[in-house]
Amino acid sequence: MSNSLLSEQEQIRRSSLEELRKLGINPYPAAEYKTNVFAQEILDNYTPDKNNFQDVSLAGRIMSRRIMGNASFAELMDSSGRIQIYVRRDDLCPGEDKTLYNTVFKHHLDIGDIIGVKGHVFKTQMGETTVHVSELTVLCKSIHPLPIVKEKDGIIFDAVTDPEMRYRQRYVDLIINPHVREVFRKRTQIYQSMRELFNSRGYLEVETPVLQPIPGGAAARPFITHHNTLDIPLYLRIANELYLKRLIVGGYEGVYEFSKDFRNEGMDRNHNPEFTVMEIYIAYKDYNWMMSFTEEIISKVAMDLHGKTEIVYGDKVINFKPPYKRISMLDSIKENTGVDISGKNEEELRKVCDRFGIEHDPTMGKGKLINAIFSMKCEHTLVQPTFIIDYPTETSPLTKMHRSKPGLTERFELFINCKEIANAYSELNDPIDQMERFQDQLRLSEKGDNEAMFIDLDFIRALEYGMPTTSGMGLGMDRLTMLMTDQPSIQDVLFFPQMKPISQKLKVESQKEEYIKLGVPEEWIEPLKKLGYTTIVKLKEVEKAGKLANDLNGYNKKNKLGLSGLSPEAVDKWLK
RNA sequence: CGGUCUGUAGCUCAGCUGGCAGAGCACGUGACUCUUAAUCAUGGGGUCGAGGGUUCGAUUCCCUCCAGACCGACCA
Repeated sequence: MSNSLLSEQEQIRRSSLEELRKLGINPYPAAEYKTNVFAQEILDNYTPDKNNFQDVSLAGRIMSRRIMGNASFAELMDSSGRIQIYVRRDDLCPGEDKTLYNTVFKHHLDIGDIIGVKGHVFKTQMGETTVHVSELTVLCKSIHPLPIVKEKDGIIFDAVTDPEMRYRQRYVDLIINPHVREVFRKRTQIYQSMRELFNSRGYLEVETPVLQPIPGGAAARPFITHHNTLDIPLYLRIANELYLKRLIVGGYEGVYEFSKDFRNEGMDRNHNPEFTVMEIYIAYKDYNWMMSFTEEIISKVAMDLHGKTEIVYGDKVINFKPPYKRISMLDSIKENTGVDISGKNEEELRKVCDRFGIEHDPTMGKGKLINAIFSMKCEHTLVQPTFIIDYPTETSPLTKMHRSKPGLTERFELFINCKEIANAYSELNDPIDQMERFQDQLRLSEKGDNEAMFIDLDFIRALEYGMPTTSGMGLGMDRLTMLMTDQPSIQDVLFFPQMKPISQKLKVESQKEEYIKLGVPEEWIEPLKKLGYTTIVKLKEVEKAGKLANDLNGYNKKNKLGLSGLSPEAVDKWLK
């Protein structure tokens, strides 16, 4: 294959690769490389007085090089951080043969290559902790040049911030932006912190189906797929609620799952088609208990991550120290609008919407109308953690009726930074009531609400056997991670956020011989390819030989190739 | 889906009223055995997002498309 489509730097790296092989160095060796230390360990613990770290072995990626003739400095980055290494010709090559330094290190290694080094640690005259290298092993040759990011006194130069590169080539983002690696480390730490708490209480981490015949447990549009053997449609789960409750029926005291859910809806900085929710269900509890438990979870996560409950998010300071404000949805609306909507019917609610300029349509029932008023008038005020409690029945079909407030349910949502972070209920365990709620949903669906829930008869049967009083809670892990790591977009807390696929251009090229067969003089093949005619098929598509001849002659002139001019007739012959 | 902005070398970005395509880093060659955004000398590298139009001539002006960012609408 010709290299004409590769950039100059890529071609140089590929030729370095070949040169390494010619020198008997495998650029992609199979053997384990034994290391005994990480960069950060050395930086944290090396003290010249103790004379420690005198026989170290570490491996990582070359991130910069400063060659000064027969001695060089470079920066090696491993999973823990970066450390400077010092490579001196006569230490690396004590004998007559200086190839490893003069040829391999200086000429055939590049920024981005992965190497292993052995040596001892010392401090340079400038005071920088450095590994003095006595042995160097090539572990992986990088043939794609890395973006160059430099840093001096904490100031970053030429940082790559282009989201296109950062999200589509996350591996590059992770290499050159250490703070991005840190965000994802924290993401995992949040999960660990929550697992620790749940496991210490004896709750069981479980896995439930991702492929579901009935997409239940939430109101959302699902992704649909097809199972060939059963010849039935299957849905990617929009929630795992109904399965976890079946497990409570089965006799577990508490179950939880970190669940990848899928919703076929819009994408923006708070929404990705696949996202993670932690759902937890605990028997014999109610939503009041769950509010306290949620406070405990969130404040523990903050403490484990930051050592304090107060964190900075963008230009806001958010305090996760319990207790959080608890206010009913209707009171919150009253507080923000001055209007008491309790007891109002559908028609009256529409008038309230009109009065505040809130859009509504005929498919919206009472619940959705109240929801619309709430999100337009209240959500933006909920910066500090706040429990909004007691939601209308229509939009909460899986929630127990309120023990004392008619028309409402025992449900809360936790809002932080004006966004919903968690959603929880005293779970509806009355099978007959549940069946009626599902039928109400069916009616909504017939009215045109394409988010109304499906009926799951097996779930009803499970409830008929009896589910104890239970409280359940779902917590958006992506949004929680955004908050805890101060990231503005969901794409910044997902390794591989959903992106529009890029149409891949197949880099197939025709061989020289094929061009020669058509009568193309050898010296004109390269110019042809440069002009985009990389295959015979593309060349054959040309209709005007004259234009092609012109283009080629122009290319010849522009690049001062010194080739003799082509006539349209000669070019025409190639095309036939 | 609507509005505003962006796309130029491997990377970060200049490029005026249309007239030979620019810088820094990176890369090649040479010098340099404690440098650190190493330095010095020197050289190469471009389908100016894609396609069409206007023009003697388009990176520049116009149209269409593609991709992205921000702000709205919908949703967790």
